[in-house]
Amino acid sequence: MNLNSPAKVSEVLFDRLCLPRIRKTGKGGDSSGYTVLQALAGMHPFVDMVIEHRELSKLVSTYVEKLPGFVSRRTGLIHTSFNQAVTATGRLSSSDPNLQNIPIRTDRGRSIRSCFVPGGEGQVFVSADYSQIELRVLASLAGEGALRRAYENDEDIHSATARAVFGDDSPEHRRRAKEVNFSIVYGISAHGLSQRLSIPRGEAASLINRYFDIYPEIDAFLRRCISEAEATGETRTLTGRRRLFGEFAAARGTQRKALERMVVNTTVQGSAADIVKLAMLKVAGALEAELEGAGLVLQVHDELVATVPRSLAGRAVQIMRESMEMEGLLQVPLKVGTGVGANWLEAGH
DNA sequence: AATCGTGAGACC
DNA sequence: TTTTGGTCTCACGATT
Repeated sequence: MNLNSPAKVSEVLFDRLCLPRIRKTGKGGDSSGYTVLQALAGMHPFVDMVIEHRELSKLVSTYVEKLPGFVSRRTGLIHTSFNQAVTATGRLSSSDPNLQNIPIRTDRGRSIRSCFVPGGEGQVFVSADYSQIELRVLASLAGEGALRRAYENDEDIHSATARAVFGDDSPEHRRRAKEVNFSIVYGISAHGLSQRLSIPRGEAASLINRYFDIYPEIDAFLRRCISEAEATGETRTLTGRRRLFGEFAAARGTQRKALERMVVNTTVQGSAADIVKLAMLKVAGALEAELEGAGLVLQVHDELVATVPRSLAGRAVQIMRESMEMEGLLQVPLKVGTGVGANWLEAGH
C-alpha cells in the first residue's frame, strides 16, 4: 500500500482492520488525522506505525529535502519572503520557504531547527519572544482587573485561573485552566472545549460560565466586540487596523457563531500583530544605531531573531527586551523572554 | 505536463 | 445534534 496516501491508510484502518471510525473529513471520508490515530492507539500495531511514519515523512519531505535548495548561490544564506498583505488579521506570512513553521515540538523537529546558524563568522543568534502576548492583549483591551493584577505581580496565569475557577491549582486543574485561557482567544464554544478536554459538554459549559464569573470584564469585552461588528460591519485592532465583516449582521446559526469567533480572534491576534510590528521597527532601528554588524533576520509572530557579533550579544539582549516591552502601551506589562546561541534551537530558551 | 482540490501536519 | 483563530507546503489523485 502507499503509506503517503491518506485514502489508502484510511482504507486499511477502517475497511480492512475494522477499527472504529472516529471522525469524518470535510468531504465525508473517514479521517485518519493525528487525533483519530491517538484514539486508536493500542488497538493495532499499524496505528503506531502510521503515527511514526507521518512524523518522519513530514519532516523529511518538507524540511530535510527542501531547505538546502533554498540556499542562495549569491549569499550562501536562506532568504524567505515576508508577505505583508496576505493574512486577514494583520500578521505577516512567510513563504519560499516558510520560515515561520520550522519544527520545534518533537526531538526530531528540534534537531532540524538546530541546523539554522548565523551567516557570518563569529555571529550568534539572539532570540526574543513575548510571553502570552495574546492573553495580555485581551486582558488589556478588556480592562480585566483580576487578570491585570495577576500579570502585574508576574503570577503564573494558568495557576491563578485554576485557583479562581476550581479552588486549587492541582496539575489537572491547571491544565484545564490553561486550555480555557487558550480557547478564549479563539472564541470559545462548550462543544469545542469539551472535545479538547475530553469532558462532558455540560461540564465544559459550566467551566466557561465559571470563567466569565471570575473575569467578568472579559465576558463584557467579547460581547462588545461582537455588537460593534454587528453595528459597523467591521472590527478594529489596537492601532485601528480594520477587518471587514459585511456579512455579519445577516448571519444566523452556525455561520453566525463562526463569524463571532473570527471577530474576537481578529481583534486579539491583530492587535498582537500590531505590537510586534511596532517592536520590529524599534529593534531594527536600535540595532542599526548602536550595534555594528547586528541585524534582525526573522519574525515568527511573537518572536524576533537577530544575528549579532558574539561580543555584542549581551547588549543586544538588553536592546531587544527594552524595545519589545513597549512600556506604557498596554494596561498590563509585556513580558519578553530572551536567549543567545550558536543556532536557532540554542537561542530559544 | 500542468493545475486543482483534498487531507494532513508544521508553526504561532 | 456538524469543529476554537491565523498561516504554508507536502503527497496524492483527478482533471485539463
